[in-house]
Amino acid sequence: MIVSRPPRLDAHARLRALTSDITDLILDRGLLPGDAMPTEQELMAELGVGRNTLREAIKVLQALGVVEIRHGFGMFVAEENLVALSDSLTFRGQMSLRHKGHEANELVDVRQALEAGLVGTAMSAITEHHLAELEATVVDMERLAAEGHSFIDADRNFHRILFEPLNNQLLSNLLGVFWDVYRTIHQSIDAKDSTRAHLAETAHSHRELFEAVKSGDKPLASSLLACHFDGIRGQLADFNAPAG
Amino acid sequence: MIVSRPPRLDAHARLRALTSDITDLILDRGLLPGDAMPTEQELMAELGVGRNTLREAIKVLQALGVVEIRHGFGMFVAEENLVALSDSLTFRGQMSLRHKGHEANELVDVRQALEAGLVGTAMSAITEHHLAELEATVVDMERLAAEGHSFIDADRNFHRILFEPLNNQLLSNLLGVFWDVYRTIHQSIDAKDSTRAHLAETAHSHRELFEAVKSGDKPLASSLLACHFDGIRGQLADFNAPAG
DNA sequence: GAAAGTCGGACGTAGGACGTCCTATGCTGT
DNA sequence: ACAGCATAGGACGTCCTACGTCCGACTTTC
Repeated sequence: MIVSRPPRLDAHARLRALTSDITDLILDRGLLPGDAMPTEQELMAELGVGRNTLREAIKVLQALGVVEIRHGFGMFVAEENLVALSDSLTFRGQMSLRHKGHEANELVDVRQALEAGLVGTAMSAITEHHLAELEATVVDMERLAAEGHSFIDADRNFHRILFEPLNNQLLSNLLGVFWDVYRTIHQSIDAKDSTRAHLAETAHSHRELFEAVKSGDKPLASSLLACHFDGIRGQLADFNAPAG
Repeated sequence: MIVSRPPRLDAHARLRALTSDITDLILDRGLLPGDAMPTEQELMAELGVGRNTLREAIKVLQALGVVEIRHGFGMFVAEENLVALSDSLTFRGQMSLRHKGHEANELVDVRQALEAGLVGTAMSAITEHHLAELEATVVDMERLAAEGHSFIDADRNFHRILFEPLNNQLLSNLLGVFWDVYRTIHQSIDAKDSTRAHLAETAHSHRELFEAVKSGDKPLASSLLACHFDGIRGQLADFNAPAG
């Protein structure tokens, strides 16, 4: 099936049409994540383009998380991921930090809306197993805080486990991306929050939140989460206006 | 500034390092959206890679919405956009529709959490101007519904205007992306909701929501939004199990 | 039968050549 | 002097060839 594209398109539209042809090919053939894709040679013949053009399109799809390339072996349909969003947001966040930094605040606002808005639903579906895992991360935090160590991973795990009961891959991925982007942005400003007092405070706020979740107090959990993010916003404000 | 990369990296990591070098170059030079980037030749020399490799990296950045390429003129830092997320999610959505379609439900869940969770804050910042625009879109819907026409654009505008007062670019972009992806997915299933009765019902629910927003009743607005999305979920369920 | 070596296929990188497109410059005509 | 057009140059777009690198599978060997 040689497709013939009208040559009267600007380059951007042509590349987009090519990537679209490839994704259509995946969909039409019913390929599932993990399945092998045609080789470069086959795609060149089917799509009627040169190797460079084809490779540029494929690299785009790789960046978008659509295909996975294994050097020396072949190309495959990728598992679901939000690599594209993460890379894009990370760049935008870093860029805005060098100028104003309001985009970091936007990120926190969206996280707050998602987490505070969904924690109630998540609590309705939470299991004893999740609660045990949550408490384990809290204990980790408290121990690390007492030793004066930061606990990035434990913090992330806490929020990940909290929303796992919803069984919503998109939401989990989104929150994970936001977390990573926020951490990247945060790391590039300063680690001034690594004081032992601040660590203890953060650990304690997570302990409070855990207790609220355990007791099933949805409004309290939601408001505690909101406070948590208000605190994060405060740190950002300190960075943007350290003199004031 | 010739960077020397250790050759002991797999191809994927190498491409990633290259795109990272380019974004770092943008950040280090303080380039702003709209600013011109170095030419391919200059980047080849600075980064020490061949033209093909460089172009593949740049195409990735173009797909990620980092750079904008103007054929025959040059490359520029792109304005903020979430093209990457939109393309990625659209593909995933289409793919899941051909098999189970649960990802469309996840999309609706996230939209519901964001919109229902943030409508209260948005109402606190809403202005008379926004209210007038909102009512205009509602009137549009009612007119189009009476004529038996669908009103995709009016529907989208309503939700866009509703959250404009928050002045959160990331949120607006996310909601816009979700809307586009949902519309794409929805179009590929059927247009069975274009009956005049269903159109009138949709228009009416937007009218109710508008009245709640106008009167400042935040809990009512939030619950109306939640109901709105429950209805959408119902349509998806009908598609996935039309026999039951 | 298992381990090592070999082979072929597939992706990765480089460079050149030519086409296409856009901008800017300078010319022309009024 | 200004408007419009024609041209030249630069920059990206596409294709081709060649070679490097990596991986899996097959063959050989013990």
